[in-house]
Amino acid sequence: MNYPRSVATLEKAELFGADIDALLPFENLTDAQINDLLGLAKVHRVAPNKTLFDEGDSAENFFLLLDGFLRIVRTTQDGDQVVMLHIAPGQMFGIATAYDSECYTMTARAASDVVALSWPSELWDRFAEDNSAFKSATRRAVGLRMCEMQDKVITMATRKVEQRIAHAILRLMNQAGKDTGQGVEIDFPLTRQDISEMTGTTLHSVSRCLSKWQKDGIVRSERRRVVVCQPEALPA
Amino acid sequence: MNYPRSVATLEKAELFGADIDALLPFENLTDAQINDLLGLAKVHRVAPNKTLFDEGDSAENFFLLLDGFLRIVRTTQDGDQVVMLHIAPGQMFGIATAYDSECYTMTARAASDVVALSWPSELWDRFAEDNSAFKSATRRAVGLRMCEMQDKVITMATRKVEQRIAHAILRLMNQAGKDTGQGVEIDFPLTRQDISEMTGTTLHSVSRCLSKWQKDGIVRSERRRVVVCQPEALPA
DNA sequence: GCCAAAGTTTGATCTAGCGCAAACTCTAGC
DNA sequence: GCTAGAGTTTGCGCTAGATCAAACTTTGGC
Repeated sequence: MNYPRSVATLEKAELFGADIDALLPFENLTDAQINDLLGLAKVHRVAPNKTLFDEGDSAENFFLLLDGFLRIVRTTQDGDQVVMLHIAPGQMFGIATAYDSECYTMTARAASDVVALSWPSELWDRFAEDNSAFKSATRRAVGLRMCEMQDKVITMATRKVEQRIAHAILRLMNQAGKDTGQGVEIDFPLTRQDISEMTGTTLHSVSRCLSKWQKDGIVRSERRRVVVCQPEALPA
Repeated sequence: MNYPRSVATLEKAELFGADIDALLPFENLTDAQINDLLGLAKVHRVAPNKTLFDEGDSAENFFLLLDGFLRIVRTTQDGDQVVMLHIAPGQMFGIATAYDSECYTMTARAASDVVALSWPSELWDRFAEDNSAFKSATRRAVGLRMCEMQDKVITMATRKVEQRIAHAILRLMNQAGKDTGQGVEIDFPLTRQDISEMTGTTLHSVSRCLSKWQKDGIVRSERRRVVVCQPEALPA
């Protein structure tokens, strides 16, 4: 796994150079300010399928994803996993503070090798006061999250399985798509089971859909890999 | 329809006496402060099935529901209505500002006769700065809203129709239940169609469920009315 | 008091997609 | 190189629940 060098070594000035200034929460800050923030941050590296925090854990930190992808998941009483959303690099997560909540309401599990920063929740309000870009960025993050949820509810309420699967794949393609010459690949390992947990169906139905679409040349998929060739042909 | 007298006439001091001090956003304020806030507010009265705002409207105000119940609704491209949540007295709504959004993302439609207050969105940040109770109350409102959405997604993803309907009715019972000697009545008109739009099913399935439950003495329901007699017996 | 509109009930199909089962394929670890 | 485990594919039967259709009931307006 190749991290951007600057992140892997956490050289702060470089880290800034790499990506951070593009990240909404840290717009409009001077290099010195950025370095201050980074000085307060803790770096996390997480291997695939390991969790950063579990639902119910006391929300001691909030996070910014630098590299890799996360699945945000909830588990029902009887053990069903439901994938609520995915987090892409540059997005904040674990932002229970924004909800005035003591605990995380969902589990954050690495979908690939992950690098993230975290800050103690106490700093949330300070960041917001010192930097209005942070404030509006976090608001927007909350709003985006909410929209994503709404969208999920609508899709689940009104679409049938095939469309829900198409929908989920399109969303992943947009969030985590990497262009290969012959289509857009979803840039982390993704099983049929994973997709079924995103769409409230069974891995069998997902498999059948993907097979059909493959036959029609709409996607190509192998073990833990999905490439979308003709997004517009998906029945979304 | 009987409004609390104080609200109907908007006598501010009384309005305070009635309910307002119990409402999270206005905790810990002096009477004078409350009167200031009320002076800035606009009063809305809305008849059943009329909308306060539509999805896509520019979010010029945020609202506090004083009396009655609201349905928050989204409509899909092909005209399906999906009821996302209900608002009970004392709750804020139309809080696009909390999401840094220019527009309302959903439609607010009165489920019964409604009385609400509104303030211009520009005042949001001022309220938050002046009154930390307002700040945390709005955060909690956002969090609650988010949890409700999550819950809805999970229910839709993992439960079958009968359970989803039971779930929806229990939630309404808790939010809008009025105890009659012989069960808890949902305190606004509610059709089978409404329930089906909350649960992503058809009015037919809802009707069949209610009929069955009625036969078992779990609910009593008539035209636009639902009374829950044995909540614990619902298959939730 | 009558009629139209709105809401509800119930029956009779029909099918999407779940559950189950079995075979198959890839991958990693030893 | 072999094996175990993880992931995938496919077939078959079954049922929850959608869809279609029709009758029925309540309500409000004139």
